[in-house]
Amino acid sequence: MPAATRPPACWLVKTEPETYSIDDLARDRRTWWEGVRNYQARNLMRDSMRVGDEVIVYHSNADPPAAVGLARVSRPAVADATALDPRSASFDPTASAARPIWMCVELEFVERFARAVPLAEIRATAGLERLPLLQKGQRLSVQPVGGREFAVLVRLGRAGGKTPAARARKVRSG
DNA sequence: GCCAACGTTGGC
DNA sequence: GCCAACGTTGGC
Repeated sequence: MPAATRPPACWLVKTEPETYSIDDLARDRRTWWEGVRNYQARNLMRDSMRVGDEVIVYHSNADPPAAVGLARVSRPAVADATALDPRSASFDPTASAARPIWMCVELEFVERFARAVPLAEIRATAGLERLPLLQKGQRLSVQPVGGREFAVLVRLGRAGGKTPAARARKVRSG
């Protein structure tokens, strides 16, 4: 199916919370997802992400690393202005206005999960085995996520701080 | 701080 | 096109 006409797809984006966190996104409401400097991730944003696609936000290099919320693609990819800005940490001297090289979509805040879902728990959850995030050597900062995996992960995040074991205890105790 | 894994660069 | 060197990512 052509990407332009397909139903919304699901994605996961990584961000270091010290650089830009889910709270920053909640405050800004919308942001250009700038600073991605990997061709594969750029191609996904440019060629495959569509307005309306749902995006899990993941905190990498965090303690603990965790899935923390949801965003949605709100504008299609444009040239990443930070590549042309010498003051930006993401400045790329090989980029130019005529050949910007790097691109980014705009993401809008949807929700902060009721609780962060730590990587260890993601790894231990049945049904998430195929999540690209868990594959060995996977470093892409923009990753496709299957609809089934997306649903499982969102459910964990909305579980309000209760682990499955805690919920089971609560059920047993009435 | 360590290190595995991967991506990029550049000489040849 | 090969591949070694280097840089980056990111969990631990």
